[in-house]
Amino acid sequence: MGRVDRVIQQAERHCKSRGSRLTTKRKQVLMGLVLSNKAVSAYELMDTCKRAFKENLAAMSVYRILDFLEGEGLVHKLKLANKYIACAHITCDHQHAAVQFLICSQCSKVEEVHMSKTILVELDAVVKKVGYARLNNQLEVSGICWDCHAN
Amino acid sequence: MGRVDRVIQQAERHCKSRGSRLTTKRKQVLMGLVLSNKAVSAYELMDTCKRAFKENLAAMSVYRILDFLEGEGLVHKLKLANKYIACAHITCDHQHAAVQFLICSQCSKVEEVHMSKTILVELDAVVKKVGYARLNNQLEVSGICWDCHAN
DNA sequence: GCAAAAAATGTTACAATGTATCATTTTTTC
DNA sequence: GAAAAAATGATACATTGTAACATTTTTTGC
Repeated sequence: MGRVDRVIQQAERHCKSRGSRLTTKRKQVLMGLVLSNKAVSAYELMDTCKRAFKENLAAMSVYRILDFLEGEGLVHKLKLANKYIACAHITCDHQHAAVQFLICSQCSKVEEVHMSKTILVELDAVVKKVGYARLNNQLEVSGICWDCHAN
Repeated sequence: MGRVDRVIQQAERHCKSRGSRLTTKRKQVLMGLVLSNKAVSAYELMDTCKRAFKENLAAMSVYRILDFLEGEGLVHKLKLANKYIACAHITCDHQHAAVQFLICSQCSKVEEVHMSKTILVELDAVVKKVGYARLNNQLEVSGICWDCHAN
């Protein structure tokens, strides 16, 4: 079974266990994201679905479906790039309460990394000191990947 | 001398010493930002300049001027929020090679903080480990400020 | 001082991202 | 199988940002 199929299968299990529905179109959007293998915009995703599944989704629908998938924890929205990416940990049951992303500002390739507790604890201490609270435990770091850096 | 005037005076010195020109309109845009006292969008800034200085700047001009001011280090672009903010350290001569922002995702209030070297060194180590390099040394952290949190 | 060059700004048109609103279809529930 | 709920369609529009070319203003070299 290929990578994409495994993701979809696991996503289906995930939704079932949460009492939500992974409809055909939601499945297609998720597959489109997995196939892309990098962060893509909602409109790029629209095109992918059109090409790959002959599915003409309106922008509105794509955004709604992305919201749903994000709510399920299957997709992450990268606000630094205004793009979306499939969660890298759908197939490993392992729940992650915190996510950190490195985003290549040139090619939109994304690494979903795990930072040490130390960093995050220190970070949250700074945040708290100035009277803020970090939301949704998502940290986005902009950078440039090795491939783009070489060119 | 008020806060705004001191910022403008220092910005003028800064540009002079770098051989660049802080024209009237650039000054107005910077003043608009300082007056706002939070992150604002380019279009909000357009309106501010219209109200405060009867200056009808086109969006294009505002973006160009913001680019200029960012190049001078007088303004920061917050990509997490698609907004702009005046550098908090214009009046203190102190150059800062690295900046970190806490952005309230609700009210766009921004704190420009200084994180410990430890955090940043560890962060860059993680970044390097997965083959990325951090750009422009700007870290943006999304959160919620105390005022918004209380409501 | 003045023409040529450079810098700044104006103008128009448009691209990209995202949402509000109401209509319709599909699915579930009782 | 009808009523309720969930999902999707469709239209129109708001927001953020840029490309391309024209005009104005400022500087530079003589």
